[in-house]
Amino acid sequence: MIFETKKTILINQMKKPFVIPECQKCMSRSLSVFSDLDENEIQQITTTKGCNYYKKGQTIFFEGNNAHGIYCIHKGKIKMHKLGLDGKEQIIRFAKDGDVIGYRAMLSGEAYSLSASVLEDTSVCYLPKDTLLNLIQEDPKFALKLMEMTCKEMGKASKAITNLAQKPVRERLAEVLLILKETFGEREDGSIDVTLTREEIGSLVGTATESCIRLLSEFKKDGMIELEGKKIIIKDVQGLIKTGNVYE
Amino acid sequence: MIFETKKTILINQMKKPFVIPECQKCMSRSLSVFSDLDENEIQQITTTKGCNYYKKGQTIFFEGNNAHGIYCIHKGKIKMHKLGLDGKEQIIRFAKDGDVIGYRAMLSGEAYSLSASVLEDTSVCYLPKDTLLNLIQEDPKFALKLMEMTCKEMGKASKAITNLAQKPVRERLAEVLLILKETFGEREDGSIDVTLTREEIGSLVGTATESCIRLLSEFKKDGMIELEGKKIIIKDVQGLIKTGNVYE
DNA sequence: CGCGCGATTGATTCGGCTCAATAACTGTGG
DNA sequence: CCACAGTTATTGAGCCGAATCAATCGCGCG
Repeated sequence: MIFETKKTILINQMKKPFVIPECQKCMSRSLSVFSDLDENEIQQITTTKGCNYYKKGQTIFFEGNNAHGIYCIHKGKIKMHKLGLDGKEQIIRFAKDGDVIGYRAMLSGEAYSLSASVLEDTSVCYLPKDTLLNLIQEDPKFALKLMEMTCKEMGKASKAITNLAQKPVRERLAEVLLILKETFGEREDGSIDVTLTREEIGSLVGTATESCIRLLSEFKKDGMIELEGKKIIIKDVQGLIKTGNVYE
Repeated sequence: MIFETKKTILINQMKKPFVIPECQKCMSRSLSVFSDLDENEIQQITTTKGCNYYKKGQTIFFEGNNAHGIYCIHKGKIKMHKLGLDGKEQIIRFAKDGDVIGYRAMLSGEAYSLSASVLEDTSVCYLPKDTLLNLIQEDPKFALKLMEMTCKEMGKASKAITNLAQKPVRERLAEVLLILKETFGEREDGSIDVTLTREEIGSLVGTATESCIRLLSEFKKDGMIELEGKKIIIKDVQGLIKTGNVYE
């Protein structure tokens, strides 16, 4: 009864109906590392998981805290970021529908190395450590899938390190725009389907906000992109590939 | 008999006695992800593994090739690196006694994202894919340990990205020196127990060779390090921590 | 409608890269 | 064991990409 009350308050706060997603029917799951689980395992998750709804700007977990489970994004967009010196934010990567976050800390036994903040209202399921460990122990296929995911991330990280160390800002920005499009897709009007401040784009690229702004205008002048407020429309993929020196 | 012959040739080429290391007695194993395997599992490895001896400068595997197994360093030092544009080398990390390399590609199903080259003569065991997958499937503890290792690497990668994006070269170099000491330890004379060219140090730091050289002389002038050819002796850890802005 | 943050643009500075010239060192073959 | 060739290290000069600082503008929101 008390729980029921809390739930209602929660819903009122959000001014939105919030229905706890069911794993069985969850479309996001089919995209995720959980896609191959059997009925039984899904049931295990369903009965132990928690759910939450975060509004834009809220943080799901903070760098430095201890992990006791993992999060599966039901619907939404998240930035994974880290504090550099002077408290400057460094964005490392993003997560969206079907992605799992927080597993690195859980599996390494370390504290979170990144914070996870919500870019737009997002619903997230929470899976406690025990359930996850159990799945890994019982289902080697799942374990392998988890490893596959982690190892792919590692590959991207090596690439990012090389780019940061060797590519000039202009090239990195061009590549970041392509990656954003690849990651989030496009809206109907052709704009990249994510809303970021110039500061956030700068952080992603690893450059000052002003430099980022200047280069974006240049790209616009060169006809490679269009800008409408925070909307970015990519007009010339080939041009960006070229200025970004992207070969793969 | 044929095998015996090959082995002899191998030994002659190397002008050194090369005894295939036995996992059972391998000291490196106790440091490695294989430390908790049981007798039976060790036997499985022993009967399926191959071994090899690489001389300084040789490459164990190349970025872009397909992986069919993993490598366990018996004794030696290895740099994991990647080609940036213009063929410029980017060193991502190192591996030494007891470390396992090549698992990322194998577990992700992707090609090697890095090359592995030998910094000093190194003996390496090779474990075929099937054996590894078998271990993972049969021994969840091992799977977890493998994940733990991978996830710790991920944490380091995020840190590296943040440093590259935000710290100036001077700070990064100071930190790299501390990391080298941490990773390889010191020789009797107090020098860091690894031999790198200035170019390699520059690559690690993400800077031009000349900048690296200049800063090293500055550090020397400031009494934080001593230089003797390729030997680097750290005299003032606190000083390096400070100039490197290292807090952990 | 006004406040305040985010975006933009300009001016200036400077860290770090490139290019160039030596010097020191390493390994190799005679 | 020595001389030579090819690296690797060092140092200097000059340039340029990108950061910082400063000022203004625009807009989303209360």
